[in-house]
Amino acid sequence: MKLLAIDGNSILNRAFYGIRMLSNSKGMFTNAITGFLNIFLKELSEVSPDCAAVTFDLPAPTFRHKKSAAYKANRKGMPPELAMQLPIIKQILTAMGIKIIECEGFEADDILGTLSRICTENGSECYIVTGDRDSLQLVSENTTVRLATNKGTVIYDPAKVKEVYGLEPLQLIEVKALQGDSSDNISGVAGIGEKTALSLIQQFGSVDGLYEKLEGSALTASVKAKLTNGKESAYESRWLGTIVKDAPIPQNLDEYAKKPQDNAALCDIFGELEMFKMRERFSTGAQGDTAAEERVKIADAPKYEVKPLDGGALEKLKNAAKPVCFIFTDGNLQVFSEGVIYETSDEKTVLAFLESDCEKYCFEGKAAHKFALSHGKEVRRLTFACDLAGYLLNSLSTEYTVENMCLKYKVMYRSDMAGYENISSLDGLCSHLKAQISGSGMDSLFYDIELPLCEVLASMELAGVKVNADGVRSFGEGLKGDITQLEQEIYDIAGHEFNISSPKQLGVVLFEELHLPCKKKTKSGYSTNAEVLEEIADRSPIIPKILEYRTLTKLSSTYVDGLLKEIRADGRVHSVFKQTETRTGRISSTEPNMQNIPVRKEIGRNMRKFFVAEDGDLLLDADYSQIELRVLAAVCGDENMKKIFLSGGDIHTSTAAQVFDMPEDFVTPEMRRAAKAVNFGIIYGIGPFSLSKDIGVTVAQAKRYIQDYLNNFPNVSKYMDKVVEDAQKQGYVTTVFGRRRYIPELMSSNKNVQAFGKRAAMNAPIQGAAADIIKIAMVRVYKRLKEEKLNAKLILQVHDELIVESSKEDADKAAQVLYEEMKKAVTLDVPIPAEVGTGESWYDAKQ
DNA sequence: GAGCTCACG
DNA sequence: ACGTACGTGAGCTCC
Repeated sequence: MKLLAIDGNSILNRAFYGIRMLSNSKGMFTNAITGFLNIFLKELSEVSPDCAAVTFDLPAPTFRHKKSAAYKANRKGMPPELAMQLPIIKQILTAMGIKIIECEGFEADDILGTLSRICTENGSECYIVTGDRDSLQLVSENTTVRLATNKGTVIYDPAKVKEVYGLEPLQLIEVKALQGDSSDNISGVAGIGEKTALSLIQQFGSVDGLYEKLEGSALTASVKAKLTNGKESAYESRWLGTIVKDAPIPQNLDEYAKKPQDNAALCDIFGELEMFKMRERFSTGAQGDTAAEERVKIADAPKYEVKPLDGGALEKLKNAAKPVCFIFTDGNLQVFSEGVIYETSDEKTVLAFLESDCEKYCFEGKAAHKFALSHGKEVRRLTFACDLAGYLLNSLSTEYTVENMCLKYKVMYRSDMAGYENISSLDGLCSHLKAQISGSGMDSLFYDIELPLCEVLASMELAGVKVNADGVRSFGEGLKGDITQLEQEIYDIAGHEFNISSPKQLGVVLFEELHLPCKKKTKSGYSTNAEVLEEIADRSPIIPKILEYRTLTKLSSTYVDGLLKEIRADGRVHSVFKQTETRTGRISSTEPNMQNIPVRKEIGRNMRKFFVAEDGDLLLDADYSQIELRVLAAVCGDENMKKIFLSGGDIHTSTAAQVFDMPEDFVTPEMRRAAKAVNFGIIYGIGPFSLSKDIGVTVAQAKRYIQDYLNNFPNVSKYMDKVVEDAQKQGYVTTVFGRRRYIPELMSSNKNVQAFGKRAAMNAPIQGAAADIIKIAMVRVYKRLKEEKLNAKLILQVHDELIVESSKEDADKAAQVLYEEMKKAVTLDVPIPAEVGTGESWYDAKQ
């Protein structure tokens, strides 16, 4: 038999401090649960035990067992974020059928020790999983400790203990007797630390042996004195440090056999926690039946009929009393209406349905729009999309699938309908989400912005952007030549070849071999990022070469090679625009990401020469200037700040003039730079340290700048305070258009996490409102280009910038549409002008 | 798959 | 004493 014995508290602690804060939408923290289960599941699969037990310390110790009291006395209480996860992990383990052992008066080590003794006695193997090295004394022929460390699991059998400590496992008790352990209130011998204790035991074998031979030994007088003084304590510590093996727990291994798993309960728990990935891992296990299947009360659910979608059915749908639900994926259409599921993948029928008169709800709309648009048609009367609703209700989730949302919103999920689970669950989900959207005051955001935007994004994806592939390739050739040469030069200076792209190897070369000063460290070694390297750029000619190497390889691999892979047969890239991805309401772009094409440095900016208009056409590029600052001025209503935007002129110069209290003519470039940095910083929830780093002044000076800034724009200061306060009260912040972002970090007791929550709270209403505004502009531009029958199409959005591809004839009109619709997308207290440029490439169009 | 680095707004 | 600005996506190394 094999027993897996887990030190629950130890692993939970490691998981909690090792994984960044995670939480569900209700503020329930889940990081320790996630980390614990990751470790537990991994150990289960690697060890394949016959039985398993997880030990937990009881919160209120008694004095029945002396050691326990001493041990507890020095432990700090758990932070509430961790404490709230403890009962949940116990529920999960219980549902998994895993034995939990909690034994009053005995700590985890003692229970683990007892389990290992039980295994020894009946010839079984014992595998102990813990993060605590104390358990290593339990290692024996039949007991293995699987120590959880920062670098993964390290397996300790007797040979490994010997290798690491040069001792038998039991001798570790002797070491501890001398060394002590402050966390367990074991005093050891005063003045003897880890190194000395270890070498003494390696030399003398045991505490007894040591004291026997102490007189005649060659130890220094000082060590001898310490040992003599601490003799009593050493023996007491040895007793305290010896793990006991007689805790009153079930002595028969059969008691720890794994019981059947309660899939229904697990499914509910993970649903409540919004841990969908984890739920997946459990439901697709070897159990055969999925958890979801058990969960549904099939008896209460109506049976649905499945029919092909044909002409007759289409007629029926047109006259349906209620909106019909549909899901369209991979060319396959499923429609649900009045107890019947209709299905087809016939293109003509799909099109006929999409452009039919009946009111429709969908799971997600972009695929349907793309299908219709690609056939020159439009989807008619699509009035609800469930993924967009789920996103607006909580943008922190990762996947807005029908199944996830049904669980989250407690809507029945029809898992009995093999192949039709989603469509048969959709209609309940839609009505629930619809009500939630209205109840949350997000009707306008949903119906006027997100829903229509879906078609715009579909159209943009379909259109794509033309790429001059030959141009990109030859640009890449040039880069590769330069890279090879740089490589050689770097190797020459280093004296040998190495992988320059490996931060680890680079760190060794720079900071150990070349002895350059190391300014910063990361978790796993030396930090070698550009900021750090620039500080030491004049110390060695290798540094500028490495920086250039980084720039060029980035261009070559991400932008040249990466882009070439994405060019389709039509000579264009068709990026995917994701509408439910970001926490703030922005859209994101992938395959390729068209929102981070280089522009700041000239060498990279050249890439934009290869994004071109179709032959004979033009690209129009329109961007808002300082939209986020303008939004800030408008929403906080600061008169001083509004004045700056109303008077036109250079915003950063004006800000500098205000803050430094002088006419604009006297503002130096240095002052403008500082003002600009503060302007940006304010939007991100600034701190003096980062500002000082950004503009190269002392922290005190940076603090001064921020203070002066806030004094000059008092409403900014008030607004930021109020936003954070609201977030703390309500749990979320909103944009002026009602878009929400929940900030569970504010409930953390960890100061860093809380500080992050505050910054996120201050930033979200600004970044989010800017996202709302350009989305409105996109919908209007799309609509007008279509209505005015211009030969022009929106093809890209880069957060505050829109790109249109237009025929030369219509370019002026299209530019006018862009300019107008962006400017009047919303009416704020400050203008939001847009600047439009034109050219045959993106490089030329962006002014 | 995580961590580091770096491209953008 | 510590960590240190918001929001993204992609490629590379190394476990």
